[in-house]
Amino acid sequence: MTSSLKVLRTYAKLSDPSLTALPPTVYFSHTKHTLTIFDAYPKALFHFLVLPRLSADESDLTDLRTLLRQHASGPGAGATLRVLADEAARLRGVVEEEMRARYGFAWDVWVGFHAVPSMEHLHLHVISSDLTAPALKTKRHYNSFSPRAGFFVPLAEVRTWFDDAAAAKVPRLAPEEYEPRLKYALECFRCEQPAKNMPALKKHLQDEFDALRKREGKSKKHRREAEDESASGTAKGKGKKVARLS
DNA sequence: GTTCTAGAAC
DNA sequence: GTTCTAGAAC
Repeated sequence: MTSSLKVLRTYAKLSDPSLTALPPTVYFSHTKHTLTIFDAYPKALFHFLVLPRLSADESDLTDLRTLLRQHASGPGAGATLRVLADEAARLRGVVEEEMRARYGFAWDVWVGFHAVPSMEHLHLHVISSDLTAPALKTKRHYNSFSPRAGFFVPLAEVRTWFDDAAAAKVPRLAPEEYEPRLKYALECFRCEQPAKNMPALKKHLQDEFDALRKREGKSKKHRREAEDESASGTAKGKGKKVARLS
């Protein structure tokens, strides 16, 4: 049996990653160099993983540290990071479109890596900033995505490490430095309010998102109606389903 | 990564 | 008595 911790690598090695090879609960899309899947345990309303595909002649790509090592010895890693960034940017646009179609407004979408991932094979998280999904259950889950904890490394930051003459800035990504961040005290990433436990934090996050939705949904709806008055006849896109309902 | 569950916290 | 966390097992 394939270990669940290594399943991403088996996906990355598929010569034809599509609905013929992967179930619809896993597969979202692919390009020549990337594969995008639904996170099996989404921690937000929208949560995808973008993987670099591995061709037979390519070397291993376990995680971000592997990529940084490759970067130190040649140009290949920069190309990998670029195709991931391109695909993530495209996916973010698709997600935002779906947010508007379903919720009437678009909220932040975070794109980045876990400093110390649990699953083997490099994977870029593309996750909406609500953090309100049922699979977000533990302090570790929360801190691994909270922008305040510093365990989640934004793609934009990684790309600065790949700039010329940035070698001195590249971190070691040592587990002993990052894993303690997963144990940080619970506090809301928006307002810093402390939470006494996970159920309390989850309730707060849901309240925060509901309030945002009420504010943004209303103002965007009014703006859209105003636009419709001046430019009528715009087709209403139905929007491809991009996240499973649970 | 998740599941299970013992014992801490309430 | 019930809720919640966190470490072992997978």
